[in-house]
Amino acid sequence: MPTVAPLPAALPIREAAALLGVSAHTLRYYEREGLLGVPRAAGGERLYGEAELARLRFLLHLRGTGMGMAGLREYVALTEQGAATVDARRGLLLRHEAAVLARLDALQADLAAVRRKIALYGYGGAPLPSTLSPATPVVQET
Amino acid sequence: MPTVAPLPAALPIREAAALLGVSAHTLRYYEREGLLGVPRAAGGERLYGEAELARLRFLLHLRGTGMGMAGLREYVALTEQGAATVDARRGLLLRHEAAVLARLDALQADLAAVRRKIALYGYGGAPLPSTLSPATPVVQET
DNA sequence: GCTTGACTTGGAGCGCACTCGAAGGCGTAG
DNA sequence: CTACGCCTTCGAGTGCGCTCCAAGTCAAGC
Repeated sequence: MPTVAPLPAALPIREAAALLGVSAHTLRYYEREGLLGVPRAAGGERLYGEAELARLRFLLHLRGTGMGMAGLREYVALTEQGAATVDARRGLLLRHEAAVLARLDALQADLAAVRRKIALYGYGGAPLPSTLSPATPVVQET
Repeated sequence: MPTVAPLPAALPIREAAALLGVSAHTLRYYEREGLLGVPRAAGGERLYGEAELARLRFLLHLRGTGMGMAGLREYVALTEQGAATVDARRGLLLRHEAAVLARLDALQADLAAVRRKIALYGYGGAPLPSTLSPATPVVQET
């Protein structure tokens, strides 16, 4: 048996991008912004291994929850300082979680308002005669 | 009894902005974008009455759920065409609701990933000895 | 050798939703 | 009359997160 190359071989940028659901442009941009270093092949092409993919996956979760590039940079900087910053990272993520929950609440409230309007417009095309309509007089609702 | 001026007197832009939680700049911007017409006082100052405030409140709910200016303009255009467009408006809002639900799902998934990382970092500073840890070998998690 | 295609770099451009600045008008207080 | 403060308009500027372009390099196929 020859020496085995394990399954998780490194991916070129286009495949990594497809796997992660972003554009190759975006991956290069993240690297330029200092979010990670990507190993290169002989010719200089980026090679995304499991470590890079794992970091990107998590960073994309952070982006998906609305963390900005500055936040990502801060998180990454802590990570690169090693185990000593675990508490700081947990704090950072906990603060972010709180912010996300707040946004989530606001979103639910806004969504509820949209749904009320949809209900007002009626469910079947008819104006909803609504037996025992409220005491509200003729309010023009649009 | 003299003729009564009802409570909901019209508000100047600064008070309307404060009430709605946006800047006066933003209110002027929305008007320029064709989202509403605002009545003026003799000197030309905008006066926000209940009708304008109600429309803005709803438009801000739409913005809050991620609808863009183009969507708002489309919705407003339908509204101004009167009752004949109720179906179209309901359809617009239903499509938007679906988009919001999708974003909400994605957000929950991203949030879950963040929470898993927080849990990984431990709840008290200690590395969570975790009796009967899973079969995962020594994986370096950051 | 030549073409093709995917990669590299640095830097410029874009779309969105505001956000601000400049210049001027109006109304009230002193 | 002057000063103040808030209002007006028009147009330009900002910050974010990409997104794209031009020019060049490299490996593989014909």
